[in-house]
Amino acid sequence: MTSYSKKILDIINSSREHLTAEQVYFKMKEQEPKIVLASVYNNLNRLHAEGLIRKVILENCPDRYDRLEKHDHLVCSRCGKLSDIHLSDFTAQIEKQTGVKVLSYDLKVNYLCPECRAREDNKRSK
Amino acid sequence: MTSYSKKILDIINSSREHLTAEQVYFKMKEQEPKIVLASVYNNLNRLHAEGLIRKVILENCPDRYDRLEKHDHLVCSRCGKLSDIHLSDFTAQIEKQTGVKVLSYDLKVNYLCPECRAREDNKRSK
DNA sequence: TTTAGAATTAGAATAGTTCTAAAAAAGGAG
DNA sequence: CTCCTTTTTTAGAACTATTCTAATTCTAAA
Repeated sequence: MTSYSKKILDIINSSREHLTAEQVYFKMKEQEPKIVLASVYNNLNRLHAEGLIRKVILENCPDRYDRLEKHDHLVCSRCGKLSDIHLSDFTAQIEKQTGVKVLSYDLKVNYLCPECRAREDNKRSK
Repeated sequence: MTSYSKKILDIINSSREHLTAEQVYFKMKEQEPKIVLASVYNNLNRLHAEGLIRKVILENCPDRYDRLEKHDHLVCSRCGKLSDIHLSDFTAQIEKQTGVKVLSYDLKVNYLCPECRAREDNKRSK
């Protein structure tokens, strides 16, 4: 693994922020001022193809790159904010219910984040 | 609802094929030869915003538009083919495990479709 | 009818991402 | 080390799905 790959992987793994390629690029620039956005994409794609990072695809926004560690995502339906959740037994559940061998799954749960919920409640009570 | 909207909704609802905007466009052209792709997008977006259809976002392919009727998706990790599955109790499960009020969820299960699985098995046995 | 709002059109524009070809760097064999 | 091959990086062009813009047409209510 090249130094860029290694560093990019470290950035992804040590962040809990669901970074975009551009955000990774800016973080890389701090360590490697000469790096170019295309190299970030190259490396993110390679890492993703090797199964070392995840790619989180959302509506109307750039893709996010995420550590592999098992977790799922809550997406606020109002502001779009992403947060992590941990669910148990889902793979087993899906396999049991469908009969297929699950390689992996991608679950996004739409909800209202506490801030947006408060705003909604506030609006409603007026 | 305008006639375009109505017709596009019918196309989505009567198809089990997870159509792209372009595919919807071609189907619409059969009935409405003058329609333009932008109008298809306008209407798909409107229908989606009104919550009358779903949008299925996948990696490296145009968005698919799908009927609302409750179901989830299997995605073949090899050929990308999409199929429907029906799961029970997932919303309840997620709510129980996370404590949030689930508005909806989007689940894509990666697996090998029968054809691709056969091809893999074949390869391995050689 | 007239008018206002909505829908449609054509085509330009956008944004995120990928591609291309050349240059640089890394790795291995001798 | 030196040569050779492969991989990675770079710069910038290109791509593509989608959105935007502004002008036009349609619709339906008053």
